[in-house]
Amino acid sequence: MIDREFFLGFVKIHIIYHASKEPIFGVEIMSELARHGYDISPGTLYPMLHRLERDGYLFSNREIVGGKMRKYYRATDEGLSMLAQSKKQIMELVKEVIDEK
Amino acid sequence: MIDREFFLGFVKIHIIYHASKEPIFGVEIMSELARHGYDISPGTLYPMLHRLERDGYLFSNREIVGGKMRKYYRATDEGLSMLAQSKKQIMELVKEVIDEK
DNA sequence: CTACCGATATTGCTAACCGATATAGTACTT
DNA sequence: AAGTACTATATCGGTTAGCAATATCGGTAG
Repeated sequence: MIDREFFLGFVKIHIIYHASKEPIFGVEIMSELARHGYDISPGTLYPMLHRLERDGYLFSNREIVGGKMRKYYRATDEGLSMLAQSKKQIMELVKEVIDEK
Repeated sequence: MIDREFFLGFVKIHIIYHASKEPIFGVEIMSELARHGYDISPGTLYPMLHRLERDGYLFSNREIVGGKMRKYYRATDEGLSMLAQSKKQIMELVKEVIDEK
């Protein structure tokens, strides 16, 4: 349906954005992404979260909620500056592709 | 400088957009992309163009210009509908990440 | 103590990425 | 007509990402 190779970058930006607003965890972000039309499988999402953490954009802590373990992720400073740069690039894309000067 | 894994999708959208406006060729699109802050090497760009053609988003023809061979790419109908979908997804991203409701 | 459930993690294969390097095609020079 | 220069495209090869399917974990309730 949606060709993922175009949009996986969007997904990463969504993730960091949400993680900048509040702690997020895997299953939650999967359904959040689904609301935006992105069907991401666990085999894609979890390794992606691990990489984003490994590369310094996110950090995590484990918590027990309703008797179930969750791994909450939040954006680091590097994640926030990544997000700021993303906004610039998105606006570039909008100016070019959508505004139709 | 720019973390490519976030932006390679943007690059592909730029490419299809330009190829929908006029015929484009590799070296030209490389400098166009550089103007948007994307430094893409030939080893990334050419295989990418080949895939976009293989997958039906672009088609090409060879021409001799100023004594040099160029391979001009243009967007197919499928490329155009990809572009339309990209615009929707971009606007989603803008609403979410930038508009700060 | 075990069955269950929400949630995260891993496996194994395929495909993409990308710097470096090679190749192709034309024109100009001599 | 062979050599050189220039522009442009193409490939190589090692590394990493993507992904569906499967496995595992941690806690609670019965």
